[in-house]
Amino acid sequence: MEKLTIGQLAKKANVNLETIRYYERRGLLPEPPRNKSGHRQYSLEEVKRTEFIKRCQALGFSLKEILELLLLKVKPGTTCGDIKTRVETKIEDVEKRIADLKKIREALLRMSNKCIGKGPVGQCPILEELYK
Amino acid sequence: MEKLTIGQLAKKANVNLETIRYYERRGLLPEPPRNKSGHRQYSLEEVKRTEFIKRCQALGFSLKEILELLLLKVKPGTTCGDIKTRVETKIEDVEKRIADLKKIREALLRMSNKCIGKGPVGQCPILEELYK
DNA sequence: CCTTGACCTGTACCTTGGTACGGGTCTTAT
DNA sequence: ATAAGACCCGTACCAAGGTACAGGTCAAGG
Repeated sequence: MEKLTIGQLAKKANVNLETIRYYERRGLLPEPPRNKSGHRQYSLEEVKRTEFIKRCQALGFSLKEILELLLLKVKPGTTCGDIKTRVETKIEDVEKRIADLKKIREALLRMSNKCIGKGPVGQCPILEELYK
Repeated sequence: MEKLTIGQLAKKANVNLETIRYYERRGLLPEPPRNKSGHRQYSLEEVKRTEFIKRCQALGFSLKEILELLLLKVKPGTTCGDIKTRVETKIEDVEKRIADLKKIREALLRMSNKCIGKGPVGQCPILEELYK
C-alpha cells in the first residue's frame, strides 16, 4: 500500500497543500494516520476523494453539499435514489440560476437597444432608466 | 429642500442603515453635509442614487463596477457609448455564465439519467462517475 | 427630569473557499 | 554533518457585500 505525504497528495490531486488541510478541517477528508513524527500519511483513496470533491464543485455543489454526499455514501440504508435526489435538486438550482440570468440578460439588452451609443451622457437612456 | 437623516434615507431606499454608511465608505454615496451635532443630512438625490445602486446590482453589476458607472456619469467627455459599452460587456458576462451553467446542467442530467434511483448506493452510477 | 430612540465612530463578525505566514521540527540529499 | 526542503500547528488574511456591536452623544416626549 503506497503511502503519500500531504504534499504528494496535493500534487496528485492537483490542489494546493493548504486546501488539503482545509478540507480536513471541514470534514471532507478524514484525519489520516500519522507517522512517528506526526506527518500525515495518505493512501491513493484520498486522491480519489479529493478529485471527487473537485468534480462535484465543478458541477455546482458547495463544500457543505459535498460533505452531505460523502456522508450519504457511507450511511447504511442510503439508496441510489437518495443520491439521485441531490442531483435533481441541483439541476433545479442550476435551472433557476439560468432563468434568473436570462431575465437579467433581457433587461440589459432592452436597455442597450434603447441607446444609440452616441452623444453626451446627459440624456443616456440607460442611465435614465437606472437613475430615475 | 427636504432633509433626510440616515435612517430616513435607509427606509426610503429600502436598505439597511449600515449599508448606507458602508456605501459611503466605498465611495458609492457622497459624504453628506452634517448638522451641528454631526448627524448626516441627505436629500432626495441620495435616495435615487441608492436605488440606482440597487438596480445595477440586480442586473449583475458589482459595487466596484457600479462605482465606475457613477464616476463615468460625472466625468467630462463621457458619452452614451461609454455607458453602452459597460452594459454590453455585462451582457457578455451574463451570457458566459449562462453557457457555463448550461454545460453543468447537461452533465448533471446525463448523470441523473444513468441512475434508475433504486437499490443500494454501492453501484450508484452517479457516484461511480464522480468517484472513479 | 428622565428615559427612549436615533445618531455618532470604530471595530469585529459573517459566509464561502480557500491562501499565506510565522515559528518550530523533521527528513533527505550531498 | 549540515543545509534545503517538507512538514507541523495556529492564526491571520483575501474577496464581496454587507451586518452587528460597544460605548458614547443628543434630542424629544411623557
